[in-house]
Amino acid sequence: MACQSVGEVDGTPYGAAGPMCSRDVSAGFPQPGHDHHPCRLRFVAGAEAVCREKGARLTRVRRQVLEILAASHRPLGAYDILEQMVSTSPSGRRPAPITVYRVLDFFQELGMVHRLSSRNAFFLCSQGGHRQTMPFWLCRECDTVTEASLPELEMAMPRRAAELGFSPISVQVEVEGVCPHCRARGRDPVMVEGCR
Amino acid sequence: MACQSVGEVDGTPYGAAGPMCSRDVSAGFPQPGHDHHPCRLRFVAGAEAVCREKGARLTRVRRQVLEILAASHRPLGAYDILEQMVSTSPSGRRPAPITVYRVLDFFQELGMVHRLSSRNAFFLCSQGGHRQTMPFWLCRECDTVTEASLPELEMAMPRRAAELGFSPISVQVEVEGVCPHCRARGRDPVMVEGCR
DNA sequence: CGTGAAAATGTGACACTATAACGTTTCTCT
DNA sequence: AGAGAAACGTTATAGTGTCACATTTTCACG
Repeated sequence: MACQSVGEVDGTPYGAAGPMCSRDVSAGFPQPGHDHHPCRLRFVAGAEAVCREKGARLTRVRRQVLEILAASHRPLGAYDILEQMVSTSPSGRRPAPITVYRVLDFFQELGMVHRLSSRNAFFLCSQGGHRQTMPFWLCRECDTVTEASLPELEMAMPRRAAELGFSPISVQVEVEGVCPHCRARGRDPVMVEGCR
Repeated sequence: MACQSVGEVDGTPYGAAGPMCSRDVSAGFPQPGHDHHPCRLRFVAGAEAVCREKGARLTRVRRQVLEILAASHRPLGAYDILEQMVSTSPSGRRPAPITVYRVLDFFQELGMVHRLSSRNAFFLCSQGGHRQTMPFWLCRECDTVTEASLPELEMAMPRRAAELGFSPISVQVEVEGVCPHCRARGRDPVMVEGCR
């Protein structure tokens, strides 16, 4: 499965799943004002592909959560998602928190959703579902989160683990800082419409 | 300040702060049945040194939390600490949660306590107070947590960040797996007395 | 079809984690 | 000693996550 870095701007992680955001992307960080529609389509199409491939059921609730996550480049808390389920749903019904967590667990097990543990927040994998070591780059200003590989880490980790006699099962790397767009804006902490 | 890897068994992170656990340590992972007393002394002495050096006040409550953390190689939740404060304290008084969190914040700002965000748990820095990138290695079986550097990561991170146009402010690396001692025990999930 | 097992979701309660706001005590410095 | 700052106490509450069990939906198989 294609799991290359988002940093590879012209890569096609999901195959030809739809128009890419190439023009709007700077090394994986979405432009604040970019047209999010293509990203969204790509996210959803990719998720559908993963489900199909793995024989997992993309139910109504799951699709709803998927759409909500796909509509954002920011990690969302479980209760944020819940609120959006209320306002999005035609019936306006409020699911119980456990429902959201169950859906998130489901997607996490498929590698389609990642949890940002420093923030108790979740975001959609932009690469089509993977579980390997892939650092998360989180902008402190606009809260955008991006995945971008760190090849040296992948090389060094097994060696260092062997040195320590440690058997790694999972690795989580969270880098917090300021993304290129916010840097360009002089690190102004003011939120920009659409930079979400 | 000395901030070398725990993996350097013969290093003296806290200067000559007390007897080391060298004989009991395997590449930084404390032996399940090891005599914890020296570790404890070293932890506390080191923390005292940091406070002295930075002019921070080591009050009664803070010392109490420090002692509790120093008595363990496992990360503790804030409420675990709270419970131990109740049972440890002569008066048996129960502080409010906020008290524990305040103390933890205090120590974290000095780099003396780290937070394991994947577990909402805290542990004492074994190196004398630092704030830089230092992976946490967490054993899934015995819950022991250890810090051990990953030099390649420190080298590669700035370069990769520059590539991405990202300005990193903090990096958190959490490696979960099985420590050498638990591996030797055949990954037996049974807790061993003293391996805490 | 239909039916039975498994998967998914609903429901209500509750445990765990963390912080806000404000009052009181303790410490430090002059 | 007294003023100001830091630390801590007190009460309340916000935010995050799970348990246990009931009900509904889905799917494979006869």
